[in-house]
Amino acid sequence: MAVTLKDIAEKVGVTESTVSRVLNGIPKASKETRKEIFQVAADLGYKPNQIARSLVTKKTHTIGLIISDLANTYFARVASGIENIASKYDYSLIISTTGGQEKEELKYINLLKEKQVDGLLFASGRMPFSCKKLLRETEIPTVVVAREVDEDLPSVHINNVKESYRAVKYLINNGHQKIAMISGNADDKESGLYRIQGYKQALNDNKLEVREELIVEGDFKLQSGIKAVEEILKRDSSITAVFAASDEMGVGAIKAIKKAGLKVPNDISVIGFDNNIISLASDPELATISQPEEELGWRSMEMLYKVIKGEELEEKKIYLPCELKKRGSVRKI
Amino acid sequence: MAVTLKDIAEKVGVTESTVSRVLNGIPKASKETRKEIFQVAADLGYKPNQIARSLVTKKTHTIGLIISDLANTYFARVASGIENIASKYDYSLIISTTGGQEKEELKYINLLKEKQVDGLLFASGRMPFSCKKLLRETEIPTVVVAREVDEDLPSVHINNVKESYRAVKYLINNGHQKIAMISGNADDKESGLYRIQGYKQALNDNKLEVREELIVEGDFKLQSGIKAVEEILKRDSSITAVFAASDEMGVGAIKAIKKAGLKVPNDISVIGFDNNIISLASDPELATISQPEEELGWRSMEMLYKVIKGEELEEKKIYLPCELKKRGSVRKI
DNA sequence: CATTTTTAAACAAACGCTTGACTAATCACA
DNA sequence: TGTGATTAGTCAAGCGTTTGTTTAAAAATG
Repeated sequence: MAVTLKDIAEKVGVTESTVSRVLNGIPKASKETRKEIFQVAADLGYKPNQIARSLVTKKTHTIGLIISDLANTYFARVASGIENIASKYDYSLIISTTGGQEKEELKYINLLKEKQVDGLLFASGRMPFSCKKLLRETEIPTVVVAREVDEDLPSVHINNVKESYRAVKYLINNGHQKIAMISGNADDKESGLYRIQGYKQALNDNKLEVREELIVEGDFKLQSGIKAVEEILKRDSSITAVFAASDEMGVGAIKAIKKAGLKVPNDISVIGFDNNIISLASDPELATISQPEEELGWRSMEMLYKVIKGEELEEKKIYLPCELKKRGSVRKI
Repeated sequence: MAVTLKDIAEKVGVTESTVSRVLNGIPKASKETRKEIFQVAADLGYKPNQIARSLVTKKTHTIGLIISDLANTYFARVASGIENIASKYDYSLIISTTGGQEKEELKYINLLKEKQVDGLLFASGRMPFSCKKLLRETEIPTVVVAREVDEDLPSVHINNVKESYRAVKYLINNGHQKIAMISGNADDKESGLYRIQGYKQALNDNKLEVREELIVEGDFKLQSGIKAVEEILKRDSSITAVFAASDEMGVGAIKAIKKAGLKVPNDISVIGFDNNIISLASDPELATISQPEEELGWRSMEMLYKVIKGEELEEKKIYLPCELKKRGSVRKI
């Protein structure tokens, strides 16, 4: 049996409340009893039962993270950033993965509520109406990570339209005019739709024609990048640049271009998105937009902490800047 | 205020115990009251307080994962595998990262004990004596992941000596005799020392000389692979193959070899370890030993589940097989 | 119809801790 | 020396559940 306050109390000859207060550093005891209590607690190897404590304090010092997929480096790094700050503030992290499925998201919001988490970080899926509604009902302090959300929920993310625009602008500045895009699924607003929007805007603003047939959809994975480029080259082999909505697809693009007997960047330039380590492994190294995943994580946790503590947020929606990484896969023409 | 059993009980006009039993599916109530209880519970949006429940049942349906680093793809994938199975069994996962630091490990074992987790998965560091001792004292069901451990703790891992041997043997079978190694730090027994051992054994068994100056230590990261190869080539530029203890270092090796004006695999063959996605991004693609990270994760969770349920384990130490991935970075000479 | 069995529910204690209210003894000070 | 503060505690309730025991009523049995 685990040792409890009662055990200590009996051994020292005081009541549980006294022991509790002493152990919590409330100065309502004589030097001697304090000393003895600490002594006995140590001897017995007392470890407070946080469950019991939580029941009365109504704080669990635990926050829930609802996230798409841990095996995905992007999310893993976000999670890592979150965990670091959570631990700094003495919060534990319960991680639940959803695969971006609405059903799972709802399930975990409920579960985490039942587990009485002090706060929730939401980094999954498209946040459908059902989730927002449930979140509102459950009244758990929540911060949304890496997702824009119309609600008044606080959030921290990057501006995908703008950053995507920047990547394409960089290609244009290097003299490229026929630029294809490997997109993600547009159902995913953030990394799908918004990046397409940025691409289109950049072309428009520079009087370049947007040709829908040069936008091929992938699934963010390497293989789909290969497939996409094969398709693009079939449609128009005179393109001089490709913008991929993820580094994996960008690397796939490079591989496919080479396989087609063309050279990167001599014949076709490629730029990716994320700054995944994979971008440095390819040959040539893939130019890309570097996302601050870990910062995304820790900023959201810092934010959540403030919300939990009832502090006022100076900004409710934080946009973190990305960085353009110029690398060998892009050349001036 | 959250709605409790009491609220439902009052509204229906029965006692809390009746409501509790009904909601838990214990058939001790009339059809009508049951129906009414369910109805009222739904109307009020009742969600059981798992903290209160845990206090009495002494089960939290939560398991703790102590892991080195979530930002590291290897561990992230292990964690992902764990989470999938945990969720299948309705267990939540509290994840704590340690950076492999003994102090952090001890801190989290204690913390998780206080949080009354039902079980512990340990995938961090070298598991020093202090940890083993604490684990024994706390008496939480524990499974060790990806670490060999002398104790009688159950564990699931790969056989690093054997798999490393296999990689080197593959090079030897391809006619290579002068094989350098980029190792990890030997303090890390599993992926450091053991892989060096496998390398040496393979050489010995094939009557090849082990030359210590051809073993250069890296830190598993890409950059260190580059550095290591530069050093190796300085020491002996007539080597024909390199075995890297990680894919990142392997890719770094390929980059450095190319930079030195040599060709992979024409001049030097390279093989890595892990089958990280990065191995497919490099040119040529990196041959490697594929580790079953996700399986490592889910097997350990399956194992822990059995321990928690008090079932007998048919094997206490599980070794998972790896797979040799033959790719363009190795050629026959 | 009396007695036993079954059913439907109430009662009460317990899980381990925190915390507000109360008490008795000691101390300080005018 | 009497009054008020302070100190060092105790007492008891409560957090939201579960669960063993008891009770009252209904149903079944002989």
